[in-house]
Amino acid sequence: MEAFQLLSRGGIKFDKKRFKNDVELFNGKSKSDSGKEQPPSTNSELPVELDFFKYAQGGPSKRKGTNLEAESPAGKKRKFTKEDEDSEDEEDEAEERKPLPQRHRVTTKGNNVPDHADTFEEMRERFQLSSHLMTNLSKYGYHYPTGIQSYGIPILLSVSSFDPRLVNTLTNSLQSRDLAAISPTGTGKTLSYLLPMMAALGAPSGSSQIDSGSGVRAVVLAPTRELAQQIHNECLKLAEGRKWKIILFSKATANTLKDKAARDKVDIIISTPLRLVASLQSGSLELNNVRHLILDEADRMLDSEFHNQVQEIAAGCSRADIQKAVFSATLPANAEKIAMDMLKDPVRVVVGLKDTPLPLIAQSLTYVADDASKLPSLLTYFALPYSPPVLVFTSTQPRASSLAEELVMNGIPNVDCLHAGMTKKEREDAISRMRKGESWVMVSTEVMARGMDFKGVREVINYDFPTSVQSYIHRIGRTGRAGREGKAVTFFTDEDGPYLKSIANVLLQSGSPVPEWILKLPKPSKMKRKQMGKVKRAEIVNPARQIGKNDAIKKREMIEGSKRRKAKDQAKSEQKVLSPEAGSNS
DNA sequence: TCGCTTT
Repeated sequence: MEAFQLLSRGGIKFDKKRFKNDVELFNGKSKSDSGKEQPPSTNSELPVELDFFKYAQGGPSKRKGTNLEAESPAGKKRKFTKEDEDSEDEEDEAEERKPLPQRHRVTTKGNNVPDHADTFEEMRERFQLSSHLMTNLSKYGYHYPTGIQSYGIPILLSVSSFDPRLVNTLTNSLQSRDLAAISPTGTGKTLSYLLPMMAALGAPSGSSQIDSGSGVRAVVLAPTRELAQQIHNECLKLAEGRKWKIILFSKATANTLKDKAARDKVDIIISTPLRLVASLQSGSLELNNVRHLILDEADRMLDSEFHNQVQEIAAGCSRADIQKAVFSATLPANAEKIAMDMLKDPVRVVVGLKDTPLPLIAQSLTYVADDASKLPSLLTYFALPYSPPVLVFTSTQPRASSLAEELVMNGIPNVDCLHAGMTKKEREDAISRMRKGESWVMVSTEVMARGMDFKGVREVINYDFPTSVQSYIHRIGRTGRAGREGKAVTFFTDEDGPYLKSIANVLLQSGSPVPEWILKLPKPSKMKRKQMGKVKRAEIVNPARQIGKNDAIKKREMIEGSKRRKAKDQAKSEQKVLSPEAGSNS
């Protein structure tokens, strides 16, 4: 009952309120953008995310009470061009007009980097964007480009002319620029590749205005079904009003393309890699007409499990003038090397500091001793006021299922679960409830960590400690999107010692406080980490409550119970994790 | 590291 009262503040009303907040933030930012001097209070409250609007030439014209005056576009451009060229080590006059101490700098690297564009209108003029695309942009609220959009879209719509070998004489066109784009979570990367892709394709296949060749013309790859579906939805928005054929690739849609004539009408395929590889190998899909290949969540797509599949797809794209682009919020050095080797004469764009989350996500670390203490801690958390929907991450599928069950049994309302062990339909239903705001607590695995954009998510809880800095950044990046504020809580136990310091450094870098003692922790030796990795976590079961469970749960509990005991024994045999003798090699 | 994702 109490929980219900707490939660009744959330739900449907919530979205409206949030949206209003967003509009206010948006206006606030626009004012500060065009004004020369800002009251400090306004500045400090401005989410850095909105700082992207520095690229906009004016304020939002439709919104009342907004200051429309702006600096001359030329003046702005000069300053930022200068910053582009000398990005790594200098701050000059551009710094002076920065309203925030920590702003998102954009750094670019590459040959003949195309100029960025401050507005969508400027992009329209430079690249003849169709009025159809412009209409859909404004219809869906894309009024001002974010940093990655300002830079990425012009790059993807530009041609490489410095190297004559890249000129494709057959198609009488120049090679479009390849791009590696790194921009924080929730900063509009999807539009950064979809818009230029559709602009470059020009019109749906078969249209008399263009030479569409025969076969699919663009492919977007994403690591999960859910993300592919979300990208598909975005793409449909941009396509609205014309007869684009945009396919979210699945077994079912693949079957509808058995006939080559049907395939020839396809403009864009959005898919997970393995699904596409399956069709390639069965000969029911050709990629020889693909002109644009996009890897979203590129570092994930290039890690060991996906790499071969992606390479096979890339190899199947046989057009010499294919444009490739990779996007991610994180790109560790090894993944970047692989990415750069795939790309031809690439431009590299980095927005903000690489591998640093948005400062508008308030992050904290919560010590919870051991695994058994986690559930009580989480229940305590939910006994206090919170802002649904909350996203809770666990390390394994069984833990996600069992934690969700425990929360339900403990009376937490509207708990949902999502992991890749569930059926396609179960997953789709869970996403649908989440989108409708019916889920207040969503327990999930790493499958939800990347790319998913639930605008209402204000709180993320890492119930199980993330096993990499990248995982941490992506998980907490489910909140704090598009300029909203967010909160991220990370539970850690003694077992998590080996990774604690690296995550703590991420908090520190992005402006969240960290207890001094954590920062003083020595960096554990490799051997120690190896040992820690062997500790298996059991399913989450509350031994105090045994009544009212169905047989399936009981059965699984018996199985998992023995696993749990084993894990416990093993854990006992481990040395104390945080002991200083672990040795420092930092 | 591992488990996570992909049919």
